[in-house]
Amino acid sequence: MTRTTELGLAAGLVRLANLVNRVFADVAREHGITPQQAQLLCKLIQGPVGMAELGRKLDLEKSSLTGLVDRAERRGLVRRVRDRRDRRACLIELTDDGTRIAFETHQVVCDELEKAAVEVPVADQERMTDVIARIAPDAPEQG
Amino acid sequence: MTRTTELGLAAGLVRLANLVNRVFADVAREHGITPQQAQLLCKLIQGPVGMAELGRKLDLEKSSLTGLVDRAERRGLVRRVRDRRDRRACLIELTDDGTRIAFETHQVVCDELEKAAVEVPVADQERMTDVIARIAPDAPEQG
DNA sequence: TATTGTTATACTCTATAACTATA
DNA sequence: TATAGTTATAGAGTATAACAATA
Repeated sequence: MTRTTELGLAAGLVRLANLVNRVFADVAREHGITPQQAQLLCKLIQGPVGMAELGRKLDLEKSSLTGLVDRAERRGLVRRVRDRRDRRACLIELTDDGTRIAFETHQVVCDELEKAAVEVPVADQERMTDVIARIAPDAPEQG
Repeated sequence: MTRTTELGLAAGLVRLANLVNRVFADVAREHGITPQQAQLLCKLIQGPVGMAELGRKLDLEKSSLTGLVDRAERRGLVRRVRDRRDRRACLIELTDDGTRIAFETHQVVCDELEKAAVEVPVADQERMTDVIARIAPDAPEQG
């Protein structure tokens, strides 16, 4: 009996979030970037994204994102390219260096999290994944 | 079929963490404090804690914690008290204001998270909580 | 010597408000 | 008018290194 009944669902979710945050911070640090930069890179893996949509994905004010992208650009992780269909807008895309770090970060984060769950039966893992899909809505993509 | 099979466990955990982070940020903002201050207050609900242990609980360098506590103290949320058994150490404890905000924050965060899971059958919630208890180790208490 | 905590310093992150340019 | 993004500013968060005091 490992007194699991004393942990509520909400408390468990908070604990889980702390674990994920810690893993993200550790992995980012190993790559010499900040957790926020790691989050940014991961959002760009599927292709260039405009500032507005990126702000929604990362839940950041546009000016906060400007700074985050500025610093990431200065480090050679991303670059701004013009959006041909809207001359106000720009698209943020990964550089080669950014792409490499993005994939490695994503991979290691997933590895670490799955390692943490290695003792959980696969059936339970799948059930949990299904439940998560219902609890946590997909990140806002198109606003 | 809501294409749940395309979501891996790790990706789900990250998504879940984002949800929790967002809830924490929203609730903190409603109380006029930062997410980090909210986290700090929640760690003090069970009683005064020394800086070293608090640093382990929050996964922060001691100097970072000094600043966090400084600002929380300036806002009247916590106070430093001397540790009678160790003259190097101090204990951080909640003020009345801090206690009120800590409980409200904790309550609202739990409410919001449980609301997000309201459509999940209770049996699945309990199963998930058990799985979480195995995945996410308890926060380091005694270091 | 090790531990507890602070200070000094340098960045990074974030929001609000005001702004420019384009739609 | 509305939207995309930047700039200016201020405050908060964080780490590293060096330090003081106590164990």
